[in-house]
Amino acid sequence: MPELDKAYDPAAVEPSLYGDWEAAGLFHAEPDAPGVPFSIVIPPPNVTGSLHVGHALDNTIQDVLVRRERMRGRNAVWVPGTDHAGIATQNVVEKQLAAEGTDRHAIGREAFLERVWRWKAESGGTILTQLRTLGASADWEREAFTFDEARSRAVREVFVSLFEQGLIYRGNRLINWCVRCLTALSDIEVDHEDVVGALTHFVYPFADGEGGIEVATTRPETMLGDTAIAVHPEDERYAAAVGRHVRHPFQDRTIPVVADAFVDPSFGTGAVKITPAHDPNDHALGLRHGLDVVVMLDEHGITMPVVGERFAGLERTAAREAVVTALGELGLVTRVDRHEHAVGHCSRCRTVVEPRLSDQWFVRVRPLAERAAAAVREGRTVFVPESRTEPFLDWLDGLHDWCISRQIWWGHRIPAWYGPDGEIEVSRTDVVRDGWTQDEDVLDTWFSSALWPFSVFGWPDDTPELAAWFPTSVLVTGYDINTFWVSRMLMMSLWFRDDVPFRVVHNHGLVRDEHGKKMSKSFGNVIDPLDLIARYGADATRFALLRSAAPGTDVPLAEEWVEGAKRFMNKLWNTGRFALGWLESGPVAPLPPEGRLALEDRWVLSRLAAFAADAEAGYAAYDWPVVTRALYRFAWDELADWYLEAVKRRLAAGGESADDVRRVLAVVLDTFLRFAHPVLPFVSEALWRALTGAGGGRDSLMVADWPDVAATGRADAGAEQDLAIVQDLVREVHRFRSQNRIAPSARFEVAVVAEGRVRDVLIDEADLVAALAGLEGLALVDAVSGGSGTSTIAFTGGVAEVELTGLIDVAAELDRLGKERERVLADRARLEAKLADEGFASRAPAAVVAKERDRLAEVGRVLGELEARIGGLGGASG
RNA sequence: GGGCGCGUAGCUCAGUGGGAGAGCGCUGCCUUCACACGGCAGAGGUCAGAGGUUCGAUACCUCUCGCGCCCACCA
Repeated sequence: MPELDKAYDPAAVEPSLYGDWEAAGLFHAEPDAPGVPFSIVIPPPNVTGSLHVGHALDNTIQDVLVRRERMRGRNAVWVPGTDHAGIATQNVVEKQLAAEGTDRHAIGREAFLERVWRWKAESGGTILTQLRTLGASADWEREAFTFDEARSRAVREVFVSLFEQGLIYRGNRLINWCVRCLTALSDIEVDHEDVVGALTHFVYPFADGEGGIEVATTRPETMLGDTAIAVHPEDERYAAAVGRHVRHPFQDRTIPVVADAFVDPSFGTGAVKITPAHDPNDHALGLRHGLDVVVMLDEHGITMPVVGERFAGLERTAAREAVVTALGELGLVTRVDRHEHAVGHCSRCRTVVEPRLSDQWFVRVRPLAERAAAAVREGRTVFVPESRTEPFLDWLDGLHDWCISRQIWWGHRIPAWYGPDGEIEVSRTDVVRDGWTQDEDVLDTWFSSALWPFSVFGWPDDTPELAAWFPTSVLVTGYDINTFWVSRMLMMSLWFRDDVPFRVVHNHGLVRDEHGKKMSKSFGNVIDPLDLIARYGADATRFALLRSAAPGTDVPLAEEWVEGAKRFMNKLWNTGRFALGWLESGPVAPLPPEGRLALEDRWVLSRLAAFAADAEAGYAAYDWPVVTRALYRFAWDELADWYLEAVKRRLAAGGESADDVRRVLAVVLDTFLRFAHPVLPFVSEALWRALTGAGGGRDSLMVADWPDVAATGRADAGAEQDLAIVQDLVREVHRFRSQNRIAPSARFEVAVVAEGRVRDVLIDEADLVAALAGLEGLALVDAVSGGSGTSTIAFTGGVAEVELTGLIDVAAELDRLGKERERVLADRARLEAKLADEGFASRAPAAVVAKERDRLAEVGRVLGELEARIGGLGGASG
């Protein structure tokens, strides 16, 4: 029999089990292995990253899913990998260069890339090592990287193919530009944040004659690039102005007043200054009206010479101040209002994004998005929880073209070459011709991530992996990247594989602190999962995360909760220790015949059946709180608190009854551990090996069979009802003890008055009740004596009388009985009122009415006993 | 400006058209031969508020208040 430590020590158990599984090759899958294929691809974390609680949750869920399916006999694979994370990674290395007093332009593109690759080889991907400590059963032999050779091939194939189909194009458009990262950003890489700014009103004087037009703007500096004033066509205030010109106060030019329905007459002054080069709306309006485009900010957001000597060379905010001051000096500023509005920020570096006109590459997403939306509407991919579906479809419907070029170096370089005479060639292979140069830009990181569900399986080659494991079974991810990533995978998979990338998208929430606050370094509420694993173990960390991960909600987490989960691990451990103190370690024998079993045996098997159904339902619904609650309740409340306590005396007595207990206990534990394994791989494996004598390696719980839920345990309503009688009496005796300050070690006799089933059960189970309640003995009698040295305990279905030779505090007992009487009286009043209600009696279902009548009768009987008791002790009964 | 979710014990959350629950925290007792990372018991709630449906609402409907999130090119 293996000796188990007194307390569960995760550090002593977890790493060695993980090593054993991995050495036995249990994580690895082959596409031609038996079993229905099941596959998950990891949302590839950034190579720059370290494991945070969000990853821990996301990967715990994936591990739970893949472990369960593996046990269910499916050919399950979980493909791990990392993302090259273009801008994020480039920023890391650029910071290093800055610290060395140099920059990427100084060392050049080639040397810079070498440097990033070197960094990646040395310190990238530590997150995958960290995932192992969490217990992740990923197929490490299949590790992929979004920028490795195989994935690069897929990227180029897709790019060229989309280009050939006219779905990728190059255009001069107004895009989101980060003046710090010096690159274009897609719409969703821009975060809108409310900021308090100013709405500045100023006047453009008419070029001919008196007066002018007052405009309102949040960005006065852009007036240096204004090429029109726009008003609503039906705005009478300005009807006469349309067609006239205003004079630019700082530049030697005039500006037309145009009419456009885009203008909202009710906002500001109803007249809008138009800067086609620096505002998306203005740009669109400019195209409609054929306006001049004056680019006045450079890539750094600095004003260019075109604005005139006075304002050139200023950073955006400085230019704003200078312009407002200058307008003020001319007496043109009429008002400055406080104004709260949303401003776009770079999601990578928080810099305010600048709309910028430039040559970029775009994906024409409409045709792809339509297929994605159709697939979701047809249910070919479903969201769990379902509530994420609608917002996702809405978002797809409003999708603009996707800007995919980035002006950085770390990433898939765009496979376009420019000839000396302005020719463009997009090619699957490098174009090497005199005078030709490749596009300097690289692709948005999400372009390669979009191909991940099939690129990891070797696409564009026809591989056995693709045939077996694509489409993947489930994608597990936070809802926050449905737009970035889920949508793009759907589009690309449907376009290039004519199938969805995954059958299910399981969206979990974001991990927050115990009060629902976002974790942030500045707030000091960040929880480090590696720290949790080190101190409480991987199983406890997994359990705590899953316990909070209700479908559709964010996931609150506090360290104390992980500590609580650790205590549960310890409880399980000690349940195992207890069992192993009595069991032979070896193969689990079948259950004894039902007719021979004791009440508590039948009861625990019935509870086991209910537990299995609950756990299975939770697993099937991706409802992790349901799963964890089922595990916790069964193991602690039912198995440990009641069954183990109930069978101790039988085990000690030995014989056939003890043998029955051993067999029931072995089956219960074996079954429970199987259900627990996906969530708690380490504790369950350690205990299971100890219990069954399994040798590890290929003989591990990790690859044991998932139980047949329908055949698990034995549902037995009678046993449940009968044991409830025992439990009720035991609890009441405990309560009586506690309230009367009677030591748990004090033994006394109890005489019980009861009828019918309650009486029969208590006769049969007198020893069990006595053992659990710490009684000297229990006898069934016809009536209580009501003697002065006695007290009574009311329980559901009867009354117990206790002979207490002076151990009881009469005042305390009267107090207890008085409180109980009040409770019962209130109950009776409520029931009487209800039954007296004609509406209830006539309209409620007969069964409900009968139930309430029975309850009233029972309450009346209990009240009678109580009052007799109170009178017997000399207390007032009324 | 749209859309969604939530408001149940001090905290985090389950829950159901018919007797208010769990974990943690708190209080008391217990070093009982698996576990003090434990056992037993207890205190604590107008189920946000107001209407409505119903014999009966914490639950279903409407509104109000409060909180959170997502989306959005109104200067």
